[in-house]
Amino acid sequence: MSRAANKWDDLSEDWCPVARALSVIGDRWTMLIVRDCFLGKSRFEQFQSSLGITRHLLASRLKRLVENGVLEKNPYTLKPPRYDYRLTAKGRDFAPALVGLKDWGKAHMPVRRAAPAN
Amino acid sequence: MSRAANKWDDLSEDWCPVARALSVIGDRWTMLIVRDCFLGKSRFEQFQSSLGITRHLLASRLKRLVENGVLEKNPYTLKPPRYDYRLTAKGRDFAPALVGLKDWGKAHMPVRRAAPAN
DNA sequence: ACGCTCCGTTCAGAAAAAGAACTTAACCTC
DNA sequence: GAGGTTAAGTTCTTTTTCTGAACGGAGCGT
Repeated sequence: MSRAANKWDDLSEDWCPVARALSVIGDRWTMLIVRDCFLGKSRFEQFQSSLGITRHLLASRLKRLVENGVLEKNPYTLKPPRYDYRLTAKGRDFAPALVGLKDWGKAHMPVRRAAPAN
Repeated sequence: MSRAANKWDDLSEDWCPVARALSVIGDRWTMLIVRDCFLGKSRFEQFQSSLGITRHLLASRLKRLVENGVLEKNPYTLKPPRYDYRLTAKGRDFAPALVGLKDWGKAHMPVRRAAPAN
């Protein structure tokens, strides 16, 4: 209202904490990456094959999550320099939000299974 | 994994309830529309001026929320046919997830106010 | 030496979003 | 009863983002 006509990028300064949260984790794949982290995944290939996201987009999402302090990138081998991505304290604090989402999905988004085609 | 290489659209049938939830409310503006509903907004123009979203996108998001049973569209005048959008029970059940997001935003996404330029 | 795995990057083309004007339909004021 | 206003969209063109698929490089196993 003060300055309406936000675009997405201005959300990080919005008065509303929900909007600020979404400015970091509110785009298409990001929450699912974070979910995968909670499920124990930590490497590029794991996220990629689990989500089917394009490698390009995955790289940029991971970068953003690291920049925003949700994940941290650690070397797990040095010889071929390889990194894994792990939740920071900030990232782990996201658990309640994810649980809220999970509960809602469970209650209201049943898996409509395709009719068995036999 | 069973059939990796989802795109976004296959998410509604994912085994994971978080993914199924996100298939409905997981894109850029949708959660903010729902938040606005919780804040008492209900009309097209109210959402539009609050979010600065384009009218085209708002119309299609509202349509999807109605189709998915999160909002319902009711006429509030008939003479010029005008509708408002209100949360259904399913939509109201989304509150805990939104609270989770709010708490996280509040704790971890401070408003970095631009330095006063004097 | 040769292929394999992991973690990306690059590039062309497709899809989605932004921005702004236009539509419809009734009301409000003169 | 002409002209303006409000509400809820639609239509259009341009810009941005995402996809798909291939390429790179750095070590590792054999």
